[in-house]
Amino acid sequence: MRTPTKLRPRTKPPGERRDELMNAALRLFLKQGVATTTIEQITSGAEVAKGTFYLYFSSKEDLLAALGDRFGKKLLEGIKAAIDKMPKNDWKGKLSAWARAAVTVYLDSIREHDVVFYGSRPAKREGLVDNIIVDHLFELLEAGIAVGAWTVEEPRVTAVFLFTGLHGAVDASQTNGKRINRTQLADIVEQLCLRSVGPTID
Amino acid sequence: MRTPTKLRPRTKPPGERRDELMNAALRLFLKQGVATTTIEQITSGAEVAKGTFYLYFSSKEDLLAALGDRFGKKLLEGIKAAIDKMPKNDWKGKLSAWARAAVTVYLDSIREHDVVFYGSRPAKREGLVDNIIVDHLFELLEAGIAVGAWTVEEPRVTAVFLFTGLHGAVDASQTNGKRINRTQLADIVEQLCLRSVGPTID
Amino acid sequence: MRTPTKLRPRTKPPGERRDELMNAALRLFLKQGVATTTIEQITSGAEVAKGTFYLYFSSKEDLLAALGDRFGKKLLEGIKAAIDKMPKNDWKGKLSAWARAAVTVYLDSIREHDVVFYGSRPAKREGLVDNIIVDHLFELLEAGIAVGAWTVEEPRVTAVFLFTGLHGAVDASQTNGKRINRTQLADIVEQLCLRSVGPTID
Amino acid sequence: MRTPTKLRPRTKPPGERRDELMNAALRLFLKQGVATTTIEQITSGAEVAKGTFYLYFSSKEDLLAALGDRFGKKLLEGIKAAIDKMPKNDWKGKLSAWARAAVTVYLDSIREHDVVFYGSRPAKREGLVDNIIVDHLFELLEAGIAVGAWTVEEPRVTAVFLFTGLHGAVDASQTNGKRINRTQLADIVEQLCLRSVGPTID
DNA sequence: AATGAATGAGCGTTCATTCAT
DNA sequence: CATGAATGAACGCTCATTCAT
Repeated sequence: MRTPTKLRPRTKPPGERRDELMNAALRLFLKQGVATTTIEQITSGAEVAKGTFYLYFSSKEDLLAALGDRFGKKLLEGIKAAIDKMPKNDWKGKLSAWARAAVTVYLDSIREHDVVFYGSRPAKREGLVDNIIVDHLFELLEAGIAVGAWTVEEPRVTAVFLFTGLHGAVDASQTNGKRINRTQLADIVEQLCLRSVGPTID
Repeated sequence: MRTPTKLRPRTKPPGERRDELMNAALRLFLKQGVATTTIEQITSGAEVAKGTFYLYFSSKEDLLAALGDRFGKKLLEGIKAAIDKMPKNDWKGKLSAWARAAVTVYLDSIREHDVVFYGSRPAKREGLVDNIIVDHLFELLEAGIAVGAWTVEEPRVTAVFLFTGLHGAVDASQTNGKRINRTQLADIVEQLCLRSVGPTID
Repeated sequence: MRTPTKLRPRTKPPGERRDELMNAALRLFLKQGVATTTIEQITSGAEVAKGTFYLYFSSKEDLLAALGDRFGKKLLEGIKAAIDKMPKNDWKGKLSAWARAAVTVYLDSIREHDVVFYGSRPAKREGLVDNIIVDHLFELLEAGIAVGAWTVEEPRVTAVFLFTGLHGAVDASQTNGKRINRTQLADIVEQLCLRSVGPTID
Repeated sequence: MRTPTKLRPRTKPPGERRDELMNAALRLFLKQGVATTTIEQITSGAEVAKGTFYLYFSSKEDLLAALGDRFGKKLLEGIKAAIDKMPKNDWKGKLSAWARAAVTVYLDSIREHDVVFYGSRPAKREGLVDNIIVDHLFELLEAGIAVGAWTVEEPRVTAVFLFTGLHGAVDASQTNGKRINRTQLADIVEQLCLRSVGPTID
């Protein structure tokens, strides 16, 4: 009931096609965000027909999950490799290695992470809801530094770190087994914040 | 020729209408996520006609921004109030107060935060891409605890805290003025992680 | 997020719009069949936008049902009117009136009936599966006429009548309360066929 | 480089393949209707690849026609066999035999007939447009019975029979050579209806 | 003869946005 | 101010059909 127009070698190793679709999708997601990227743009990017997409993925959601899988595995490998280089008993070194590797690995892929994870359109983040809270903590940290209450070398980064750490901990407490109650959670977060600013002078 | 169907005082103080729309929207966003909530559902929820929405907001995005504003201000007030109760020179106390207040305040509004911030549909979060990274760090922390390398009371929460803190710091470094380079960032994050696990035994 | 192109008075009495859509749909269904008529063609025919369709009908199926309703009512009125003209006690006359009215009424709307009922594309019917059966019965009737076994003035029409009548009776027996068994059904149909050919000579 | 997945004798006598496809198709058509059955489902059902379908049929329509042919021939055989058992000169017996055989034969295959003929999805028929007309005729017949105007043993079946017979006759008059005009058609149908209710009392 | 990956036109449906009333 | 009928671009998805292997 339809008539063809193009003729061109078509069949490819299936894994390859799938990968090409994922790559094209990621490229577009990073550029325009997930929601605003259409299936048609993805297939155009991979130079296949629209219908071909559905040969490899059942929906955009499905593709996103596949992207997430691939991404997670890649990250973990990077971090593990760094830790494995440390001597078996150097625990401080291991934690340092974890931190440095994680920073490195995420610096290269934070946008990919966010797209895969939150589906966030790019050029968000600024003007965040959170900024006023972070700013406020930043001011607190700076004030403390000024009077020698603690030693924090990069109060801006620290403020962000503490805020997002806290946010993550609170978030996780809601989703997980919920064993942790408000007070316990506050205690731990409090301790982490205090430790993070180094030795304090009361 | 046409007969009116509703009879009811229609004009309302504009601020009130706006608020009703925002409340209705938030309610729906929390229940079903942002993307799947239509303007019509919002106006139905606020008991006004579809067109009325555009009298108060220029788009869904605009509404989301307003929601974010309102939310941020509410949060900040809560945190500030807690800090202001502390003696002027008790810096440790101030930081503690910040941490505890922030935890409290977010526990009550984390879903609202996420909806306004990420537009996330509810009941996501589990099965996250990040989980495998957090799990890995958790195992590292536990191993260190087992051999007495450090003192961490709640390794699960701590792992989440450190991971999300790190993630936030990396993220911010991309968006901001970018003054911070890879090494500096790694240095600070490393230090924050080490401090967070308390005194370490080398 | 979109930009308008046309401006033109838009609002109409709702019943009218609905009717216009139904008329446009019927026109197209008759011309091209139900399956091959798209919603877009229908809305074009009614000179409204595609989306408007869904303001009045929830789907093509829904429209078809509405068309069926309207059609059924119209038919029944026509037949009832004809019968009501007959004297109260003239039963033969009433049955005659029914037959003639039904023929008349259907002659004007058989295509509409079929479209609404079967969704049939036009230019079917010929080359029907049934034809060989009808042909066979026709030959039987003619043969009987030739030897004076019965009196059938229009054997072709009669063959069609008996065949479709039989077919309908069998069909209904499957759907209905199923009280009628094979033998009973065969008995009645047999009798109807015999009566239909007039007095027979054994 | 590619490895075969199935190993199984592939080539089959062409007629057999064709039949298997037809059987698989019919099975699916009866279960789900024609329109909702895809070529892929048919080929899966026949355990061949999608492309193989087009080796035996040029389209779905073509397959449907083949199905119709096969069906018609099977039916006709059944009816002919019944008639041939009657004595050569027993015309009434022949017509009786036709009626009974046709009923029998259709009872076993009405669904197949409809699928092949109308492509109808199963479990339609109820709630038909026609029902109100049939109901109306049924009431007329019952009323006549009550006053002794005629003798009809099964008014429900008779109503259906007369209605569908009439419908078929009208339908055929539109498709055929059209030699028959409105009045002639009405005359014949009228006569058939009157004959069908047996001797009437004026 | 048989395969099945690839095609792509086409469809039904949604919904943010407009504007005549 | 408020309404809600109307708009129409856009989207996800289907599936009959083709053709290189």
